[in-house]
Amino acid sequence: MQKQSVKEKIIETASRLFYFEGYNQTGINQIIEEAGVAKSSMYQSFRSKEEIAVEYLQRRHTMWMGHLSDYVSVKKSGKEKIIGAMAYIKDWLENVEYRGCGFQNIVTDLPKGQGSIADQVLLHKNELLDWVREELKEEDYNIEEGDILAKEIMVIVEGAIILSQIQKNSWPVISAESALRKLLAL
Amino acid sequence: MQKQSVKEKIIETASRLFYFEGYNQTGINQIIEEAGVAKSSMYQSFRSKEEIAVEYLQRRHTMWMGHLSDYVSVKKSGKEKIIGAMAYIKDWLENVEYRGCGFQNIVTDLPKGQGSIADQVLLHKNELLDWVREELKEEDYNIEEGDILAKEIMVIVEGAIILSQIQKNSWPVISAESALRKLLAL
Amino acid sequence: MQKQSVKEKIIETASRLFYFEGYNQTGINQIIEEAGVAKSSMYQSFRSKEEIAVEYLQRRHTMWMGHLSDYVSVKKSGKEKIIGAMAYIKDWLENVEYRGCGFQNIVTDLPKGQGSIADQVLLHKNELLDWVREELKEEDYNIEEGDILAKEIMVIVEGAIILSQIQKNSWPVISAESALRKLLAL
Amino acid sequence: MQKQSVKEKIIETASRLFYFEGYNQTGINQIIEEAGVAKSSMYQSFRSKEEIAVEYLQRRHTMWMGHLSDYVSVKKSGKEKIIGAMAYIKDWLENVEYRGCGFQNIVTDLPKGQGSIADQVLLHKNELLDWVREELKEEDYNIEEGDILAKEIMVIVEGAIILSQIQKNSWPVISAESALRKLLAL
DNA sequence: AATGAATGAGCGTTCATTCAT
DNA sequence: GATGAATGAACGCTCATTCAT
Repeated sequence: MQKQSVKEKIIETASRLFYFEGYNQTGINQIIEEAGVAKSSMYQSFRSKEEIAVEYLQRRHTMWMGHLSDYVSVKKSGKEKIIGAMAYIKDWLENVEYRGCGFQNIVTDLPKGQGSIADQVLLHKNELLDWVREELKEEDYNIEEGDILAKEIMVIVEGAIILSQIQKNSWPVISAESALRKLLAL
Repeated sequence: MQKQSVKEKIIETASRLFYFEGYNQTGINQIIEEAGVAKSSMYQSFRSKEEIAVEYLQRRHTMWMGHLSDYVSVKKSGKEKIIGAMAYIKDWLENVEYRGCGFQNIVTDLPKGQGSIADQVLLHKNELLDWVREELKEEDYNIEEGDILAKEIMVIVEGAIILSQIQKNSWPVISAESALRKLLAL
Repeated sequence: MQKQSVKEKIIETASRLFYFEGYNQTGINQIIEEAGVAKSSMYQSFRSKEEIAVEYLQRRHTMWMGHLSDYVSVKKSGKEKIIGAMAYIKDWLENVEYRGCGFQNIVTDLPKGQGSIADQVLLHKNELLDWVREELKEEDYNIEEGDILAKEIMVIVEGAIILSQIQKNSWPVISAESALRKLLAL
Repeated sequence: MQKQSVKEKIIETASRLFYFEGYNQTGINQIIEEAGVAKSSMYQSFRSKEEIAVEYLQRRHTMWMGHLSDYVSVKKSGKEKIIGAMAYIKDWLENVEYRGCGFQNIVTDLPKGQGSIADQVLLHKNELLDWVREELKEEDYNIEEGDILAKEIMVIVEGAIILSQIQKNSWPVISAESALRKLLAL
């Protein structure tokens, strides 16, 4: 393995800590210590903790969407891919001990003036909504119907994740899938 | 107006701050300052910040369930009450500028070892689930069907709230309602 | 000696350091260490470093004006008191190894947004100007003449102090006195 | 316009910042950023921040003395040139919003061990004193009288600048001029 | 002549909590 | 039941400087 740059070490460490410990629970000192980097080196790569968080979310977005896409790539139809997304979410949440959605988690208790983080969260959710919309385009819905349905699906997906986190259990994902089947007439 | 006890002053101030500013964003000092109470007096009524949060959530639960119940009391059927709940949520979220759910918000970025807060959140969501279940009992579902449906509804409700918060817009509640109408065959 | 309060310990230590080392050269850590006080204890007495500086200047003003007043109390006339002030300044500056005027020194390189310090400096200089004016009232000047003369004297006093500091020598105070004698026709 | 050398860019940027923001308020990072120069390039031209300050003061001295000389060049006699210097100072201070004397300002709150800066300040003031002495040589004073008078004038000049800075007003320069007229019997 | 990457030490401030009375 | 005084630890961030290339 190549020697990692400071930036890489920071973002990897911070990503793990932000996700698993929480943004507010993770201090700069902890990040640099675990990354094995001097504080000033860190501030040469990132202007603020907020900026680290933004990059963390950007990477998480790319990674998460990629994994989702891969996971459902074997599915044939749009509807099946959407249902398949629930299986992906179930697998994922069980693997991370129901730590929930990194985007939801960071946005709910944000220090004042860190709007760029909220922006990043919104971006992610909108791109996920777009993904759902795209999958539905393959099906027999007109544009308006597809849009309405996509939003309903997004609500269910988000609810499944946050409720699993609270319940520390996968049943909300199961329920989400059964609800989706009804909406998609599967 | 009666002279408020220290405890009362603390819990009211903390409740407002925890909800609108966030649990991690609210310091003990801010609470006692805005409540006009000495720090040691506060620690006589509450052993820790965590304990304040627990009481905040207990009260919020009682209040919120009460308001919901009142709001839908004019509705005749269980199904209509559930649909009415979405109107309640929409009103509420618009009034608080999409600050979201106090229970979701506190649980997503919790300091380690504050499990009693997570417990309280779970309690609230389970009682809400029970409420949905109760309303469905009035309808023509068998027990198993009702239980499955109630969980699906809960997922949708939770998703509507968190997604409205992220979007800073009510459309997820609208989408939730339309999804619910499909599930409830309304 | 009585046990000193935290506030007293802080203000005494800070006063010494601010004056002899400089405001920017003195860190909070140095203050608390030399005062033997916990950092948080300090921040219970003072909201900021700026606030400590303001109190330092207030006390310095009172002390300095008092010492001046005492020093020249043996002098009979206003003119003689003004001349006597120069002797006072000379003594003082030699005792502090030409560290100069605490008010001048702090105002020349002030962090942005610490206007209350600049205000305090202005206050001090205005009160010193008033003192000069009062002394001149005893003499045969009309109000306008007295006012003009008082300002001229202030300029000379300030110049004597800053130039002594730069020169690390008392000659500017001597020169100031000789200039004053000319202006006062002594 | 010629492409500026790193050294030139640094010294120009630093000069502006040191004077208008203050020496302690100006960080190395701010200098290199505003100068558009790499940090290591800067440290190739200057061994330390102190060294930049010394060069800043040297240039400021040359420039300031030159401007003064130009300003009063129309005056016929030494006495008139000295009086004219006050007009120069008044113009200058009003143009820089009473930022005061770069030499005074830097010397009053100097990090320990930066003696070369204090030396430079002393040099400047001594050369200014020499200038006054030279102007007085044209007049009917014997050497001793001229020396005494020159020092008195210096005190007044310095006092006018520092007091204008504190007052954020030109009256001390006006007062200085009227005092000078008395001393010079004008 | 110029650079990008890295550093240790320190900045001023706030955290939730405890103690003596 | 209530308080004022005090605390150790951590916060996010900036300082002037150096090193390898």
